[in-house]
Amino acid sequence: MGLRERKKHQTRLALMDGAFELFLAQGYEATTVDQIAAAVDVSPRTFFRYFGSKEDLALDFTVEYEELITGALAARPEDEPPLEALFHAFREFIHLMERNAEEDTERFLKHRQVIDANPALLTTSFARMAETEKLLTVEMARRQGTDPATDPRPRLLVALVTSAIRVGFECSVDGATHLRTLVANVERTLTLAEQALRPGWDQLSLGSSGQVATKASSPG
Amino acid sequence: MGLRERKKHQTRLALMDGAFELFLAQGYEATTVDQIAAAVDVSPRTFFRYFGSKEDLALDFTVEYEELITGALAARPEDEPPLEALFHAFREFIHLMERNAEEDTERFLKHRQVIDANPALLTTSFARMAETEKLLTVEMARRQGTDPATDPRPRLLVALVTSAIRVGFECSVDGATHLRTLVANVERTLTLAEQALRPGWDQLSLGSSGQVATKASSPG
DNA sequence: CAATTTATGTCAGTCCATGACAGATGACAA
DNA sequence: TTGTCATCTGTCATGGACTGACATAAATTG
Repeated sequence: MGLRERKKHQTRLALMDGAFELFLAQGYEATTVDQIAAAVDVSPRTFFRYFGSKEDLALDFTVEYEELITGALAARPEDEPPLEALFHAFREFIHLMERNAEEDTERFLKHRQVIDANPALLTTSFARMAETEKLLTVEMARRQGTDPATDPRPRLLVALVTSAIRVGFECSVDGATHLRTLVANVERTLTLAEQALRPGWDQLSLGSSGQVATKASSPG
Repeated sequence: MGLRERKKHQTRLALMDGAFELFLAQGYEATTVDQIAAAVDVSPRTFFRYFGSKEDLALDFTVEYEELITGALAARPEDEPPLEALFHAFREFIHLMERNAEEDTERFLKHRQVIDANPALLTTSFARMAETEKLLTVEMARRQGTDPATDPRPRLLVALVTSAIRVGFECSVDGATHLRTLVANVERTLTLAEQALRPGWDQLSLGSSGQVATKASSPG
């Protein structure tokens, strides 16, 4: 890796660290991009060359998460029942996240504190999950042997399990700043969701097809 | 109702109509607040006295939806099983929405077209649903006789059903601009979710309590 | 009509974000 | 080492979303 790339990487990290330092001290909203740039001795314009927006910086970790979760699902054995594969994948994701966080506890804690102080960020991060859910839906549809464009069931399955994760994270705001608590809460809601779902529903053995009306198929 | 209030109401409607007209013609992003204000012959400053933001205007209907859905749940009979009440409430909500839309088809269609052209708005509207979900959770917890602060099950139940609705709406973007199709799609996913959930899970008869670790209860 | 309340317009200013251009700096070959 | 090239960076200018402060105009009330 050349000097240039090293410097870039360095600047990127400095921006994140500087930003979270300020977020922590004065809050997310109250911190301006100019302040962050100044703290790292970089022009405000450069900030936007590294991050598309202030929010992008704050939620940077989500793109890493997307890779972790889609990768985890893709790695599940082919012969595993789809729903089981999905739950396993999410569990593995949590533990991958846990290991990452342990390697870098300091950043993890700062991150959590900022989100704790501004839960809207968490909400937004899950809204951004939409893209990830699409990827997961495609893979689930493949495993279920159905077409995600006309059959909403894989999409629904992904949405149901994802919302369980979401609840787990939300439960961990306001007080539960610690990694273990977070992981425990997410695992908890995941298990509850597993119990709440009817086993074998992912097998698509139900009589009715999942066809959904669209403009093309039902102009009514 | 005095003249003053009538004028205010009138201005509000004019702003919405003017805005959606422009959104439809040039897109949501491409339309500036100044343009909207100019179209209604009002100062841009006044726009922000009626709507907190451009997004607030575009998603104004969501607050009405919140009232519809929470009201529908509150109106369900006390002796109905909680989960059943929740599903019924959502079905009623859909049909209330349907009736409202039929009364004012023109606005409804414009609205749909704008959201169709800008799915980010739809995503945001669901992100805003978070507040509604909280209200629903409180009511569900009451019906289940449990404490929403420590027991994640009511929260999870609400999240699961809500995500089914979300999928229904999402299926209706890109093509399904018609009211009937939308309603049919949402009903469809709602029914699928009903089938996917294990009956009686809402009765809380499971052995394990739903206790979630918090900083207080598990300083881990 | 007079006094009070409230909505609106104007103005100035902050913040987020982006395009254009020029200068600095690392990469790389001769 | 040196010169070329690609790329990163700072500076400047701009636009759009939003807000606070203050004056004005309009409606309400008596």
